[in-house]
Amino acid sequence: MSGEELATAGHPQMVRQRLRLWLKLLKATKLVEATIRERLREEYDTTLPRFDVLAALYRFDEGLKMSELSAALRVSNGNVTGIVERLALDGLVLRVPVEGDKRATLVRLSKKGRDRFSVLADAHAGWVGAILEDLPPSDCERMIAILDAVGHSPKLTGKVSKEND
Amino acid sequence: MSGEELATAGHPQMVRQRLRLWLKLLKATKLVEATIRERLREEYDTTLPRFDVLAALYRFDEGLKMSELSAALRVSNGNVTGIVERLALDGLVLRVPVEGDKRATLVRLSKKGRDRFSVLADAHAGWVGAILEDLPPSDCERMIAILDAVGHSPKLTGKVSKEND
DNA sequence: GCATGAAATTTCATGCTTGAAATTATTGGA
DNA sequence: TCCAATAATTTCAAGCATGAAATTTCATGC
Repeated sequence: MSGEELATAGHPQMVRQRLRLWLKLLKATKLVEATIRERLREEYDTTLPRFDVLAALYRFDEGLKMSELSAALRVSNGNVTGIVERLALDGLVLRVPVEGDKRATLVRLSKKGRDRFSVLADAHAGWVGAILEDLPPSDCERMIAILDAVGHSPKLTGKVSKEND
Repeated sequence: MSGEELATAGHPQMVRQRLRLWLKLLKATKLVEATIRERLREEYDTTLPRFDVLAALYRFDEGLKMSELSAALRVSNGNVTGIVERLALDGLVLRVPVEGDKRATLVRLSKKGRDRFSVLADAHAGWVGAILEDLPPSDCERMIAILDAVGHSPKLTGKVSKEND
């Protein structure tokens, strides 16, 4: 397996084009992300990681275990610990013990958290809709299809990629 | 200007599609980025921010001032201070005083830094080429064009976006 | 000359992120 | 039973990232 990426070195202009695409992809994504982070901060005094946690929990009324949450967000366990800690201080999430397993904790949205998230989610959707306003639906669709293919590439960090998106 | 993003709320399915695209874009980008970070760490014991700084400096033999560097990378001044500090400890960059302005510092690659970066850049290009291996050149080209349009959207954080990419 | 405002940079507090180590609890054999 | 492996989580140190405040230097008008 080692050195396998050099196999494509025989097509230098293709590699160059893909590199160009990657750099543009990264740049565009970071630009949009920075915009969203800034608005979350300025208009709602919150952050993207907190929003992500709320979004994940919003889909599960019963709540999620810490490990399920970190798996859903694809971040480390330790990371989620801190974010949930801060959300709990704000009263947006609740940590309830799991019946019959003293190790685990279930995290779920409080009423306040649910209300808060629905406001944030609306704003977020509006921002994204506006940022991508000039993108023709056909381009949008095309890009979604291409990205699906990229996401399912087997070259990414061993196996990966369930069918959920 | 306020509430302008709600103007598109009249096309809910378009907003939904754009939101879908954004989530996929973010997911795919993060996946590729995570792969690159992991390999930089495991195979070269370095990080993406360090790589980015080296890459920026590589294009300027004369070096860049700290402020030029942070502008080029679109990150804060304070951020660059720390990264350059660590690169200097590794002997990869040099900080030289600017003739006639005791406030400013010029940062440039050392010989070691230049050699190091050319190795890293090759590996990086190989990884990206391999990850996007299955992407047909036509899709690649199409996507580059679409992303250019997105990047030039006026809705992104006030003005923005020089012609460089 | 000299004060005052602007410019270049660093420092700082806060938060996010990781991977590794530590902690506590559960489980399944010997 | 009990003990070793596993599982769920937290803690920790390091680094990255930000925006705000502080520092030093420069430039300009008076």
